[in-house]
Amino acid sequence: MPPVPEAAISATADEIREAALEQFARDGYSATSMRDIASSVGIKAASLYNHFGSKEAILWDLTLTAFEELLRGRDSAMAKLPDNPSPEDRLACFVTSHVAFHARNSNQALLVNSQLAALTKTHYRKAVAMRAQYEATLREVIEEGVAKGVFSTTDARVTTFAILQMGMAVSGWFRPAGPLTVADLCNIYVELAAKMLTPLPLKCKE
Amino acid sequence: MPPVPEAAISATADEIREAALEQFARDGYSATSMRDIASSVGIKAASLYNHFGSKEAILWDLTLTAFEELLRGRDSAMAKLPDNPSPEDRLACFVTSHVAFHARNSNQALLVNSQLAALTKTHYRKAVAMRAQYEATLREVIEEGVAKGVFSTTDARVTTFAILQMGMAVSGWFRPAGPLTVADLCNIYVELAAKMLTPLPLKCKE
DNA sequence: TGCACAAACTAACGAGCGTTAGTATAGCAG
DNA sequence: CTGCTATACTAACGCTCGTTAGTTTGTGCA
Repeated sequence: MPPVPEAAISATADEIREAALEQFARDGYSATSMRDIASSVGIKAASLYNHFGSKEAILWDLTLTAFEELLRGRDSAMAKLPDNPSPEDRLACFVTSHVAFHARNSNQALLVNSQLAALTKTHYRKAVAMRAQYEATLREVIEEGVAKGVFSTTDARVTTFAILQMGMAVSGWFRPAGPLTVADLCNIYVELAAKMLTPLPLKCKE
Repeated sequence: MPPVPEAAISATADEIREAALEQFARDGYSATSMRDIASSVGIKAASLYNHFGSKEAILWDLTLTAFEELLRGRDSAMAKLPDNPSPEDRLACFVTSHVAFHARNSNQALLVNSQLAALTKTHYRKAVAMRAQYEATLREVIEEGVAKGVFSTTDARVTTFAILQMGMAVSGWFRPAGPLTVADLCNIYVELAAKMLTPLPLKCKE
């Protein structure tokens, strides 16, 4: 009996990851069987266990990678900001990285946003903690802007959710072959987010 | 053998609907078994077939009802507007009914927004058509406002998605026992949507 | 009182599930 | 050439799934 690998690294393991990610994102974890995944890779279900210890281990591997890439994208984008960036710049930076991730990695985004409930309790808690840490970044940006008087909002928490969620939804409908580039898309969402936080009064004329 | 009912109307059928709606929304259609639903109601799985022809028939019954209530909510809200309402009023009216539905009927909202893929092809197409009709309402409001010059947007389609989606997300986190009433929540989202569509320039001072 | 019918039950079906055991095979290190 | 390791296979396990058949039970009407 081969030992159960903790984190499989091989060409086959990567094919399994790719096939499982697509099917978990499209059909859901519990509607996808080990036999489905195996046949996408061209092997039998039992052979999956040479690479992953269980079905949930595949989901957790994919979930962890997705969160790492999401957080890394945020970090590398925010690191490029100048010293003492304005809240407006920090907001634009976060929203751009947020929307770009959800546009470019739609399967990872769908996984992270709708399949966490299938994880074991331990893994689920870790995933929720990573998500909370990610969401807190935007909330801090918004609260800093409010404190400095450049943003205005009736409810910072709700506005945070609203901006996060409108970006997440991109993973559900955006297609690279469509009329918009990822850069176009990011600019649209940056503008929408900025307007949501603009201080009143909004109109100058009349 | 009892006849297979097309649309079951009885106290037990309603208990089945309630239990199935909750579990489909929370755990997903394919992670919920007929035995799970039956035991919530206090009967055996086989007895469910006295009320519904199949598992998918339960899902379709719930989906249809949810869409009907969503569309009815929109219609009755829009009907209360005065003659020749302004685009701002129509926007506020739609967003209020949208957010109120997703706050008050979170299970129905979750069902409609994430379990359509489990329907048969025929039912799925009907559901998507109802959703498209619903979404078109907001898009028309936005486009009318843009045409009249009271709204401004870089991309009406994306802005429509953004407003719809930030409201849908309410079903995932809002709890009536929390700090906000449904009316508070609606007002916050109406303000956010209005700001998203406000014509530039946004700032008066400086 | 007896009949009818709705709605519950038990039992079981064939299929598919995640998973394990045991085996075959190919490539590489000694 | 030999043996080890990685990775595939076949076969099967115990279990759960949606669903059906046939039976029992209780209620309300003739």
